[in-house]
Amino acid sequence: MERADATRNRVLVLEAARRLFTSQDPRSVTMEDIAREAGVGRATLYRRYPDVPTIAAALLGEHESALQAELIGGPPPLGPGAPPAQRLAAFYTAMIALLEEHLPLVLGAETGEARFRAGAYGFWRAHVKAILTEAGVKDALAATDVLLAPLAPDVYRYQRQVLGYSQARVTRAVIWLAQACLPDD
Amino acid sequence: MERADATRNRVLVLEAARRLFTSQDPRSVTMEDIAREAGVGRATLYRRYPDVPTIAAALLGEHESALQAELIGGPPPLGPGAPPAQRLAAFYTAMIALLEEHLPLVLGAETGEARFRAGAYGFWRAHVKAILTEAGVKDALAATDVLLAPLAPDVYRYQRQVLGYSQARVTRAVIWLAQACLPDD
DNA sequence: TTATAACTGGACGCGCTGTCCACTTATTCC
DNA sequence: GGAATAAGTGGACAGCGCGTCCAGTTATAA
Repeated sequence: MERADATRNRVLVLEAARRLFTSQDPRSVTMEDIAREAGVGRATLYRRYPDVPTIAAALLGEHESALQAELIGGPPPLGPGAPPAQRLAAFYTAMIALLEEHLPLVLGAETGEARFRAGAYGFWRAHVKAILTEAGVKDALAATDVLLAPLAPDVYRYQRQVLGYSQARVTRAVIWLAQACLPDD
Repeated sequence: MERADATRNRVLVLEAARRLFTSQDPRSVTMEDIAREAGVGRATLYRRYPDVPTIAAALLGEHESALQAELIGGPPPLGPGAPPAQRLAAFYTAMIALLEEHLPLVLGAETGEARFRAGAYGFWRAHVKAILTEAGVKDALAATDVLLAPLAPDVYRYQRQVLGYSQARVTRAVIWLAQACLPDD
C-alpha cells in the first residue's frame, strides 16, 4: 500500500505536470521543470516515472480509458452494433475530439515514435482491425495502421495550428475517408 | 564563390553524415558525432548547417528532387496524363520506395514535427491536392494531409521494423487506400 | 606580396539527464 | 507507546550535447 506522503507527492507531481503541459509547449517540458513546479526533488520523480512522456500518459490515461470503454460496451455507433463504416466514422470523430480537448497532453505523451510504444495505440489498432475485418477488407492488418496514421498527434497539431483548419473540418475529412474506404454503408 | 577548403570540408561532412546515418540509429546522430567523423571542428558544421535534420535533408534532397521531376514532367502514371486514382497509386508506390531506400536519411531529416517544416512536404501536398481536386473530391485541401499521413517516416518504420510488414505489403495497403478514395478509376 | 575576408577548431558556459547516497518520515510489530 | 524497518525524499554529482565565441589560419584579390 502507498504511504501518505507518497500519495501527496504523486498528486502534487501530476497537478504540476498538467499545469506545465497546458501552459507551454508540451514537448519542451523537462523532468526538472516538473520537479521544480511540484516543489519536489528530482529523484522523487524518477522513483515513479522514468521520463516525461510517461507522466503525460498517466494524465491522459483516464480519458483514453473512458473512450475505450465506450468503444467496447457503449451504445452504437461508437459501441458495437452499427455497420462498419459508421463505427469507423464514430471512432474517428471521438478520437479527433480527444485530440482537440487534450492536445497538450497527447503531444507530451505520444509524439513521434512514442505513439506506437504507448499502450493505447495497441487498443486503437485492435479496434480498427476488427471493424475492417467485419467489413471484409482484404489485408485488414496492414490497412489498420494506414487508417490510424491521420490520427497522429503531430498531424492534427499541424492541421489545427499551422494550417488553421477547424476541428469540424478535420473531422469531416477523416469521416470522408471512413466512408470512402468501407463499402455498402 | 566557395573557397576550395570549404568545398573539401563540405564533402567530408556530407560523406561522414551519410556513413553515420546508415550505420546507427539516425535519430541518435549528433552534431558532435558528425564533426568527429568528418575530422572537422564543430563550428565548421554550424557555419553551414544549423542542426542534424538539415544535414540529413541536404543528403535526401537530390533523391526527392528526382521524384519531384518525374511527378511534374515524367511519363504517366507518375507524371501527368493518367486518371487520378492511378496517379495517386503511382505516387504512393514511389514514395514508399523512397522511404524504403533511404529510411535512415528520412528518419534523420523528417521525423516528428520536422516533417512538416521540410520543404519537400509542401511539394507532396501540392501534388496530392491537385490530384484530389481533379478527381472532384469535396474538401481536397483537408483530405490531402489525411492521405499524406500514412507516408510519415515514423509510420513506415513502425510497419517495417516493428510489425515486420514487407515493403510490398505496405505498398498494397496504400494503393488500396488510393483506389478506395478516388471514384471511377 | 600584402591586405582582406572567409574559414576553422577548440574552448566555454549552459541546461538537462539519470544515478547515488545520506537523511527523514510513515508504518509495523512488540 | 516506542523501537525497528522499510519506503520515500532531496540535493549533489558526473556526463553529454548544444550553440556561441574568439583567436589563429588559409585562400583569394589587389
